[in-house]
Amino acid sequence: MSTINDVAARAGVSAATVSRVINVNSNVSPETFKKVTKAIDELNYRPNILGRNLRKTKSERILVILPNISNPFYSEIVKGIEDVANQNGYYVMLCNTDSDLAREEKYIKMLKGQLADGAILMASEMNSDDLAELSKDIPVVQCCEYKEGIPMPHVSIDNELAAYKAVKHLIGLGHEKIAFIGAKNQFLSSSLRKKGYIRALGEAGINFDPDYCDYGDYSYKSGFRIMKQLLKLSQRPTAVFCISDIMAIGAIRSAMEEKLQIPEDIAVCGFDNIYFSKMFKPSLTTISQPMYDLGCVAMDALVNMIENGKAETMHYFLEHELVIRESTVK
Amino acid sequence: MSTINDVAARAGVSAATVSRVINVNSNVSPETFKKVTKAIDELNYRPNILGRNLRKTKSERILVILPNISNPFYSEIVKGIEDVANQNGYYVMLCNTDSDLAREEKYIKMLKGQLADGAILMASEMNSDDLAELSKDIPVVQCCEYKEGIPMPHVSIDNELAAYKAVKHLIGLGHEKIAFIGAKNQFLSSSLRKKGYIRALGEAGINFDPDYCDYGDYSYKSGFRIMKQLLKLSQRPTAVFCISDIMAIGAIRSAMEEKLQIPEDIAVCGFDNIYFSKMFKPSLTTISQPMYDLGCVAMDALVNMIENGKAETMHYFLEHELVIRESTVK
DNA sequence: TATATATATGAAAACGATTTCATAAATACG
DNA sequence: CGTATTTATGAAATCGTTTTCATATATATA
Repeated sequence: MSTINDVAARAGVSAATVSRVINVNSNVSPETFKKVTKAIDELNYRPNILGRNLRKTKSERILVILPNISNPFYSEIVKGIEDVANQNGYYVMLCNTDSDLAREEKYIKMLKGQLADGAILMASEMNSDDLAELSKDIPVVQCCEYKEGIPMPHVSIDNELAAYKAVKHLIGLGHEKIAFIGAKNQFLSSSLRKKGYIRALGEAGINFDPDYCDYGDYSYKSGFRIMKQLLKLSQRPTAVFCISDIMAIGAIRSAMEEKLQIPEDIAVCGFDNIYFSKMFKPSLTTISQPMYDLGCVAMDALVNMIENGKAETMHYFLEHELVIRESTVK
Repeated sequence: MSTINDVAARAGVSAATVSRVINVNSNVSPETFKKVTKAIDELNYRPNILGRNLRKTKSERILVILPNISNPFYSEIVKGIEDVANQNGYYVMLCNTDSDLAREEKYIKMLKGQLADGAILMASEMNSDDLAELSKDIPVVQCCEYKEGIPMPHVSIDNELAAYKAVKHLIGLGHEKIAFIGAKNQFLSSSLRKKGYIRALGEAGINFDPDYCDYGDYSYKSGFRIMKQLLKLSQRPTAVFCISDIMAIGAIRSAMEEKLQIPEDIAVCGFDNIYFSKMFKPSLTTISQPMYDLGCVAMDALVNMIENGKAETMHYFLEHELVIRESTVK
């Protein structure tokens, strides 16, 4: 591959002038411009990004850290990130952690050595102190999951309100025995969604029953398993609110296996509105998260931090929506 | 951020020695080693990747070009790519093209400027000539979709055989009126799968009926729409083979809307075995592609090309499997 | 003991661009 | 017409590493 100096030599100018032509900068005479572009074409020259990056001490990349790219929820967000990154001249690097802190930290370390100009964290395994520390060195935005009380912006929805709305919808349908399939982990969304569930129950004068509360790991299998247990209760619930679509689908298949009709015998509501939710039979009532937009806004915020050195605001809350489908209403 | 020179100064050694310590190279005395690591810790120094990359003229990255990361088929492959890339010290950059050639070519151009050390192409929109040209400059591997007759390795399954097996399965169940929902595009897999369909029919002495053949775009909607039309035929098919799971699911929902029972009234077979296929009700009979492994093998091949300058072989065919589920067998 | 080799280190070059600074030529201004 | 400004260009510095080459010291070998 030819370098800027090869081009300069062939065009009979200096490397500086070639650089000016490449970067459509300033004050290049038309003849020189022509000579240089001709040389560039003849040599099929492409500016070397490694050289450029070093000189500018800018990587022109951003890093996306997430648990699992094959989770449709995250991959849709990544699409939003990628589009906005592109519009702003950034490339996207991917770090799939499999929720392994060590793997995440390996990347974080490299980040400090300018692996990327900034990062978007989804469901990070790091603790608040480390995140706060990181935010001093590198522009970072939290997307969906986030830690509170640290100087790091986040983009998410109002999880408590969303869960509240979902459960209120079930109550509005006449349900009183409403179970909850959540998750026990460090993520704020898990506790907020439970909080919303409890608030809706409380408001309707329904007692919170711990027997109706169980915890999975967002997987199909865990939804399946927990539903089986709920169905064994002497007072079987008539509705279930799950904090993820995948668990909801697992729960539905579980109930179907027991020859129960959805929603007649038991109504199920999910959370996320992944692509598959509307295809599923019965199609899934769920909280729609604006995944693509979450990605876009997170990336927008990150560009802002990178280029202006500071965040415009710490809290971005995007709108969610209750999407009512066959799994709760015939 | 401190540089290698800061560390050198603090440790009272030269930058070269610090570099030796960082790279666990050779011949550093224990005392020096200690001094340097101490200075590194005190300054919280991380080697700058931009400097390192330039000096080595190696980006230590690979680029993955694909139509759509939120397609569960591709995202699972990316996971395989990422894991193997990591094991070999490469970072993964993502290019989501939305099947837009211009977007793809923008990245390809940068590739020539060392944006990455190599690339994996999935369902590229480029023509054979351009791909052949590209393969002269950059190590590139085609994954799943590929062009034949160019000096660029590919990793895929035997699409013709897979389709043949799927259709043979339907024939084995007694079906004779078997429709085909394919795709009309430049991709080899589309024509190969159709070829397999025709071969299975021919072998069973079933006439190929063009009325039973229609083409979608891999989407849920297209599967849905085409099934509607197939059901309007005076001689309605009793089985349908779809070249993607998503279209198969669309087709099933379409038939369900017409009050047909799956598989009693009409059996449906998909292709890919995406994550959702087993969750769907009825669970989907399909050809299982080893998506994760396809990614792993593609990345393995790419590492080989990058580091040894040549491909070991041009053709990698991985095993597929017919997975029989509820959508064809009660 | 004299020489050959191994070990440990530093100075300087190199990777390939961009950018600063200097300067010459061209143009504008009074 | 003389000076000030703008335009166009090149030389050299710079970004932060790694690596080559040179060299001094320590160790091994004969």
